[in-house]
Amino acid sequence: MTRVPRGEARARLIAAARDLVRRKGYAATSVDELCAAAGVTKGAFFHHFASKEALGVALVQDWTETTGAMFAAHPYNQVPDPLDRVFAYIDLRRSLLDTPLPEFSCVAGTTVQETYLTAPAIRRAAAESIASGGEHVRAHLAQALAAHPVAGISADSLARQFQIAVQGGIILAKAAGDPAPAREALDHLERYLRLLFDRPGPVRAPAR
Amino acid sequence: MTRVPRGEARARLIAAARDLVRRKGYAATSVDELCAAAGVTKGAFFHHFASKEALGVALVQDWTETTGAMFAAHPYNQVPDPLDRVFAYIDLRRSLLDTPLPEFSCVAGTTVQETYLTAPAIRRAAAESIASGGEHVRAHLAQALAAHPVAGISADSLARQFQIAVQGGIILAKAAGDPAPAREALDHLERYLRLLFDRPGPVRAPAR
DNA sequence: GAAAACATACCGACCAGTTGGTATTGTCGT
DNA sequence: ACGACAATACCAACTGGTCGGTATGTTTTC
Repeated sequence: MTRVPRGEARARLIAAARDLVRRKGYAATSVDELCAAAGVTKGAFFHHFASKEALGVALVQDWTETTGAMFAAHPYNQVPDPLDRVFAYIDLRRSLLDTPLPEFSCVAGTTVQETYLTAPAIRRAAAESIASGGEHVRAHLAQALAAHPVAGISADSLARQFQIAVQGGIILAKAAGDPAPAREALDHLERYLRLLFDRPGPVRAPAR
Repeated sequence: MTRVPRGEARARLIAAARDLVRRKGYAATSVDELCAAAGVTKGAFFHHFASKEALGVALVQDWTETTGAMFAAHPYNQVPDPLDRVFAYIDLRRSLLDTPLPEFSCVAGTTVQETYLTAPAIRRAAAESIASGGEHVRAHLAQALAAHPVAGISADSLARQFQIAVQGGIILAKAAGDPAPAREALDHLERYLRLLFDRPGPVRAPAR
């Protein structure tokens, strides 16, 4: 058994948790299992985290930061027109679906389903994660709406619809064992936006 | 301790499971807990179900039947125009959101997130449940599309988008601790359909 | 040498599942 | 109509193992 270099235990535990929680869920992932996957002992676990729930919170917060940094640094942000930027973001989300299913599974979405009543701290972290994820596209949407207002539509509300499509898509993809429904959800979302903003685009048939 | 009448143990266990799984998830709900909630002993549990996983499958199948019968029997099916029927269905789904959060939580959506890799039998049952839920509205959508075809849109694909909106809405509602995002998702879905079918309706602002 | 970062050994509670048994119900020959 | 018998429905106690968590080391870093 190779030893984990000193100072890496915490990061490795969170990485192991990200992987295991996406596959089996939060409750079904045990602390022992986490330690084994991270190559770390239980003493290290409870040195860094006061409880399993504390790890859950840290995991979701790390998820928020990691995905946030990833979206913020992505070249799609350079697209000049705000609405085109939104479409580029949808393309980016589509491309994420090319990875295996457990890898595009959302940590926040998965954990909040199990813990929204039993672990309020995790619920709060997940709520912030989902809100933060919507914030990226919300900024582009706000600019697009400023240039082309749509009656009764706010950037906030539309940004939430992005999260709805992504989260709902993941659930249907898991049920089907196939990313196709998730991709389809993004296709419909794009079509909805093109109708709202009166901006016809390249033909992309949502139906398979 | 009042005894459960003979012959009711199975039904009571499924009812207890529906309640507990919606609140805490599948993995976090123990067999002991289930038996206590149903007022039944462990012997009864394993008399009716070969394993905890077998109960999970039965729970999801029961969910499919119960919700299916509920939607099939509902008066919204009497609305003459197929597209109006679709909008009436959306209204029905909106009204379901008036119950407390754990009660409008979807059993199939919750369990599939936790078990799609660890319990294939439950995953299959959940996939069927979601497909069956879409089937109701798919029939109306097919008729609406027959009368008013939309290029690149199939009834199947659109029916799946209903499930996406519902499932995604539940996740955001759980994160927020508030049904508002789920309602909003249905508002956007309705607006999308009205744009697709060129059928403007009563103004309903999705933004809060 | 003190504090942080681990490791080891262990605890009581709880886990899914099994056991051997009993009460109730249906069935069938007479 | 009735007793023999079997199947079903259920129960209470228990099993080996796992759970989250703790107490107490040992090693490394500053």
